[in-house]
Amino acid sequence: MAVELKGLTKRNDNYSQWYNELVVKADLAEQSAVRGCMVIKPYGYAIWEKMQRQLDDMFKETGVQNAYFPLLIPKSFLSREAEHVKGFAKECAVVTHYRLKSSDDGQSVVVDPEAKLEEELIIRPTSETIIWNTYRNWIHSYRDLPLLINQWANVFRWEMRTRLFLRTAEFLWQEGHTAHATSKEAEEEAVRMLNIYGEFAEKYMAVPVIKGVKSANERFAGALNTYTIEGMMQDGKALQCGTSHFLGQNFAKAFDVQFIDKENKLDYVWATSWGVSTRLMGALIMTHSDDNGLVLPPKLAPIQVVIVPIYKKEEQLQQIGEKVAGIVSGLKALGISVKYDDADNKRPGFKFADYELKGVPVRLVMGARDLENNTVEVMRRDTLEKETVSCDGIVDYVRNLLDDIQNNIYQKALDYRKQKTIEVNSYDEFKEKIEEGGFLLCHWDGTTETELKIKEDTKATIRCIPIDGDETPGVDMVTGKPSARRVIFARAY
RNA sequence: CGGAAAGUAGCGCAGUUGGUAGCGCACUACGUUCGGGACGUAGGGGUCGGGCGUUCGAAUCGCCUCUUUCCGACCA
Repeated sequence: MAVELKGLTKRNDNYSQWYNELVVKADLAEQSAVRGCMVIKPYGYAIWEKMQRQLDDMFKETGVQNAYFPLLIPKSFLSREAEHVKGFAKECAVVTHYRLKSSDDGQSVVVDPEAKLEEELIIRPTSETIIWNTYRNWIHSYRDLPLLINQWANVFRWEMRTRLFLRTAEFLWQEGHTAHATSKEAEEEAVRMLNIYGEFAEKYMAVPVIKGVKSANERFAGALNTYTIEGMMQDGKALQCGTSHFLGQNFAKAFDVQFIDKENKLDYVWATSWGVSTRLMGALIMTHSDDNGLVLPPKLAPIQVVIVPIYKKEEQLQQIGEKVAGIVSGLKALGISVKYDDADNKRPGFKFADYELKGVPVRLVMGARDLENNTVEVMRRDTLEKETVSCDGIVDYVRNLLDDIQNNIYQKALDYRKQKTIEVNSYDEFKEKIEEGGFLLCHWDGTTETELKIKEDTKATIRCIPIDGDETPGVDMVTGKPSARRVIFARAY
């Protein structure tokens, strides 16, 4: 399968080159004038909106509420939590002045040196600090807990290396920040959100993911425990699709957030944070796309069905339009988004290719011979198979087809992952197999030292310690020391 | 911040004994087409990243500079 990717490369066999080109052509996004940032175009944003809406509904079912916190964070906030500052300090954009003025020659504007801020502000790379600074005022008693807040926002990290969707300097995400009375409750919350992410990825994005725990080395800055969902892209590389962190009392202590418990004793609250970003769109693209462009899961496709008329004369178009109107209203009644593309400045062949590039799951074509026979040609994007179907019952047919496509692309991705997931027992075998991509299930002695050595030698990292994995003990493939269970190694984006 | 490459039309590129800038796509107009990315004709669009130098003459040669991309370290 990974070999097939070579067929996808239009200009050379660098996957990301192909991927960037495709993304641009499919009208999802482009690079902006600002280094490392992206412009998300309307079609791409429509996908993100569908993801947002679905996730938001899932969050709210667990009692989470949305709120919004400031973009700018006083520099001093970041240094309150030692590990956190270490993780983010190197990639913060800093606001130092609050005013510009005309230059002396009047030709441009310059920073007004008079307008220097007393304390610099940083553009949020994540909002733990400013949110926990606020929570201090919101939480006094166990009755105020749990506090379950989510924010949809942009964040900014001055990344050394950026890649469209996967690692842009600015990205959109949601970040949940919860506060709890007990450690156990907080840990459960982190797992609950992990499960929501897993369900979203598999049921809506049709991206199979492995739920697990990060090793200490890969843990979020300031967390005691980081949970992750890991997906496998078509080139065999791993992509972290979402994370959920158990933060312990670290942030509560850093921002002095205490509460009175039922026994009237003062204690620090327990915290979680969790997030997914526009990187999910990268995962969506890289999991399903093929040579012809995007393949979108019906549940997230902005246009689920496109109808293309084929005609020679105006009156023919009119006849087709009348016939199609019934199908359109039938599909819309089922909540299916339909586009009837009767634009006459593009030929049918162009439209076919264009909607395939955009990943529209189902295409209906109606022409003169269909009018005569009361039929319509149906094409499914995932397999590119065409079929001529009677117009009677076409609405139900399409509805079932959409479900079928949703299941099929998930199954296809799952089969691929199974095929590329192997158990490896020796380090020599590991070095050989890692070149082929995929997930390698290996025994590991649990030390950061061993993990770093493997990373140094092979560029592979521990993606996660799977929650539902094989619990059979063994010995570490590098050091020969005892290992409690197999973990997943892979090269990652 | 190390190592490599590239900056020429909106995009992708060509352009060597140095001679005054071109191709494909896209765009505009008209016409013919329309069951898998149509074609014809006519058009519009570039101070060749910037600066300095060599020369009668520089996209082309030299020096400086800026920017971007790719490979490392960092990362959702």
